[in-house]
Amino acid sequence: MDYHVQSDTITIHHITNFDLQQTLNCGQCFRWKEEDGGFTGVVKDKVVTAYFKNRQLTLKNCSEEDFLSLWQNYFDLHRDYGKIRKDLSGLNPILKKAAGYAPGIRILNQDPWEALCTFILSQNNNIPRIQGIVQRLCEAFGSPITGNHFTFPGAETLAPLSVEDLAPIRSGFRAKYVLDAAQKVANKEVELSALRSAPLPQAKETLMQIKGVGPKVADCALLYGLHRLECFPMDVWMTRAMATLFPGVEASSFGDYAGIAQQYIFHYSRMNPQLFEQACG
DNA sequence: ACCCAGGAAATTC
DNA sequence: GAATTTCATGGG
Repeated sequence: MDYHVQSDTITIHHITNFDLQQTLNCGQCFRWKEEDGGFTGVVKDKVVTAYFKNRQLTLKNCSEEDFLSLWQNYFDLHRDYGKIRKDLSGLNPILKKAAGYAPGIRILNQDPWEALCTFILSQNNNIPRIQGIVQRLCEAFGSPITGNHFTFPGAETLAPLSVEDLAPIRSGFRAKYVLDAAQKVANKEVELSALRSAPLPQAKETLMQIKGVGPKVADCALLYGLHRLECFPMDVWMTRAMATLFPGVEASSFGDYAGIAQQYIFHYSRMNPQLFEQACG
C-alpha cells in the first residue's frame, strides 16, 4: 500500500476500481454523510472525513495506526476488484453492464453487529428513513465522540432496554426485533464473530433464530458485516432485477463473489428504475 | 386517501 | 403448506 502521512491526514495513492460515492451511496451502509466534496463517517469510535480524486484516497483526522488497523480493511483496499469485476463480467453481458455502471463499488468491512442491527431496521423501509432511524439510535444510545458524532450502540447497551425506551428513534414495529437481536448477541446465544468461518447455511440459520431476521436480512448481515462475499441478498429490487434482466439465471452461477455481483446489480437497478417500467402503447 | 419502502411474522385459506 | 394480511412510520 503506497501512502504518505501528513499530520492528521493520510493519502493513499494509485487506488483503482474504487469510488467513494459509489461505495457509500449504494445502500450497504447508512451512516456516511456527504459534505463539501467529502464523506464523513464513524467506525467504532473513530471519525474520519474521506476524499477521493485522481486515484488518491485522503483520510482526514486519521493516524497511520488507525489507517493500518481499521480503515484499510474497512474499505477493502487490499482486494483485487479489477480481477473480480473482469471475471464477473465474463459470466453475463448484463452483469458486465451493471458492473461497468459503478466499477468503484467495494463491499465494506462493517462492524457485524452494526450491519445486523441496521438491516433489521431496513425491513419494509426506505433508505432515507433508515438513515434517520440509525442516526437517532446512535444519538440516543451511542457514546459521544467529537463534533456531535456518536458510536453505534453495542448489543450489550441495547439488550436491557424496552420497546418504550426505543420509541424516540421511531423505528415502529422493528424495535422489538432490534431488542431480540441485542439480547441474543449480548448473551452469546448468537456469536457473530463465529459466523465468519461457520458453514454458510449454518451461519444463516443461526441469524434467523433472531426475531425479525429472515433470509434477506441474514444475507445482508453476512455479506456486509461478516464479509461472506458469496451471499446474495434478495430484496424487492433484486427480485425484480433477476426476473427482468436475468431470466433463468441462478444467483449461485455468480460464484464465490456473488455478493459483489449483487451489489453491482442492486445499484444499477436502483439508479435506472426505467429498466422496469411497463412498456405501454 | 392511496401507494410504496433493501421483509418477516401472523393469519387465513 | 402456500398465499395473503399486518406490522409503524414517513414521503410522494
